[in-house]
Amino acid sequence: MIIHNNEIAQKLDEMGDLLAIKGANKYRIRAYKNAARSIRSQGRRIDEMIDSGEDLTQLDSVGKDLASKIKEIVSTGELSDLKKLKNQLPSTLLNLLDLEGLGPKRVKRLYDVLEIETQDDLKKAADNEKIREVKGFGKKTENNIREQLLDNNEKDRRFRIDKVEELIEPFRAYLQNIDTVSDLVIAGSYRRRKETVGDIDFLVIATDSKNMIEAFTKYEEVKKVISKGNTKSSVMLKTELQVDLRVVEKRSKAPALLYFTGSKKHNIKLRKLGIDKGYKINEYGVFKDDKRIKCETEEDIYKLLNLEYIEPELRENRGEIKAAKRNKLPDLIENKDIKGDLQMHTKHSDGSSSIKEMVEKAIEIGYEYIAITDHSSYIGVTNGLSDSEIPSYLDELKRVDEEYSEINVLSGIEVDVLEDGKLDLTDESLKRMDVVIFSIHSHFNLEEKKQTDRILTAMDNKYVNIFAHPTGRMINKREGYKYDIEKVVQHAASSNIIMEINGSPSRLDLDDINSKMASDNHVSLVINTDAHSPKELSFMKYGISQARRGWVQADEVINTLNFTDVIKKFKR
DNA sequence: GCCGTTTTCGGCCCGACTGTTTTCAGTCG
Repeated sequence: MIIHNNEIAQKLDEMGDLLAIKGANKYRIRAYKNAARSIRSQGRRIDEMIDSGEDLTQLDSVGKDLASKIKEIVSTGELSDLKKLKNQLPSTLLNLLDLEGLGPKRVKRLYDVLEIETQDDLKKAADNEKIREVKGFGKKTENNIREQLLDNNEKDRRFRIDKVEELIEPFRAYLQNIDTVSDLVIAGSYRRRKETVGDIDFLVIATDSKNMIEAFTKYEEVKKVISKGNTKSSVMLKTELQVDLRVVEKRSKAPALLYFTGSKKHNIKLRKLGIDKGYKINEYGVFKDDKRIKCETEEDIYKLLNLEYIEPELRENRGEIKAAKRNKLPDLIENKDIKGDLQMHTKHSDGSSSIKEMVEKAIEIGYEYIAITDHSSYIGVTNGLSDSEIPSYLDELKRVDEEYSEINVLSGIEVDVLEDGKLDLTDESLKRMDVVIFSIHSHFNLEEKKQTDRILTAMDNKYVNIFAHPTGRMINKREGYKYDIEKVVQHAASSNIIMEINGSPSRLDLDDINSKMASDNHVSLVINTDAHSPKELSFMKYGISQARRGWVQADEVINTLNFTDVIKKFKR
């Protein structure tokens, strides 16, 4: 049975939440949550692991019991224990947990005392001032619940990394200007360079935390102060972005940075390691028998735990601690490794600028080469190139390449894959290109097997080189199309197809997990911007971040090669 | 329910803030 990792994880998550409401042992609950998380971060498909007879207990946080439950989900699509729980408790209670301030204990109490099962029930009870009468609740909690239910539409939103950068810069500048601030860092998932962030975590080293907090909450863009203590505060901005502030003294900078960068799971692992060695680690420092151990940098703390330094992008508890113990961490790719950009568009299709304008910007960045890769014509909206237009397109590219001695301009195309896996241009046209990118922009909803075959067919065209934005997902907009990506990755490895990490912040595709999976399968990668204007050539940094999160090293990425070596990669 | 260079039991990270209480449970990160 075809079932995706996310669906398995979802069931385990529900199981954990319902057990929590029921009041089960908290470590049992945590076990379900941990397993769900572990499955979500697998590059491999669990159903295929089962098909090939692999032992699921080799996965992190999955033991004998959960392995058999996962097998049950994969073979039947259901989990009988979850069904049983849902007979005892309405599953709509899970929606109540989404509200801030409502955890399992309170949800259970509302259910027991007021028979509240749904958000509608909750709304009615709040309007009738019934909630304040329940033990453990009061007027404030009731009001908070009512307000949240009123503007529920903005809930659960995560912001794209590029949007957040824009939104947060003025706030950062404002805080930086306060004179008691000696240092300010944005920690959290922002520092880990996740593709989206739920909130911003400011870590500030300041001499006067009270004043600092005061200034923080008085910032003009603040819509609501969520909490305000002596060292910690949270606010909601008018843009609906939540921002947390934590103030610590200078000697706590490294442990605080480590702690607030997360991820939570990574931290928990570190603290456990610490305990094994007799250390207590918290955001204020590292302690042995209540005595502070001097740690000035994050490196110092990792070293104390006998670990290699772990870059923020890797701190997701996906095996980085084990690797650090054995000095087996990857030597992550960096911005400076990139020597060219191999996907961009011009006025010849849906780009905003001329070839020359793109070239000049690329020279300014310092690239050794670029490829211009306008669309083929299948998708009408991109106003792309048909076979008859290819000769003049190539002529212009040639002229521009000769005009600029500072850079090599490769001729390229982003050709559409048709429904049956054939390509939108003739081999005659493709043959004339230095580099051929193929990608999918239509028929997203084919049945999984058909979609897989379609891609494999396209890969077998002997003129194609790069599979662009391979899953087609758009961040916060749509999921990728469904196909057997492992099979495609393996085929790419055996047939010298390069897979793209698309740096456009709306795509970031391959994502971190699939990048790692491709890298583990020894597929060559390329990091491109897919720029549609000169400005968008700056998207490279997002692609690099995503690659770093996927444990990718420079030597796996073809556009770190110099010009003479990179063109060899396009011969098939 | 998971996990183990203290492995088959006995642990399971740690602290801040809020609202409701009157010393703390619940929630959050």
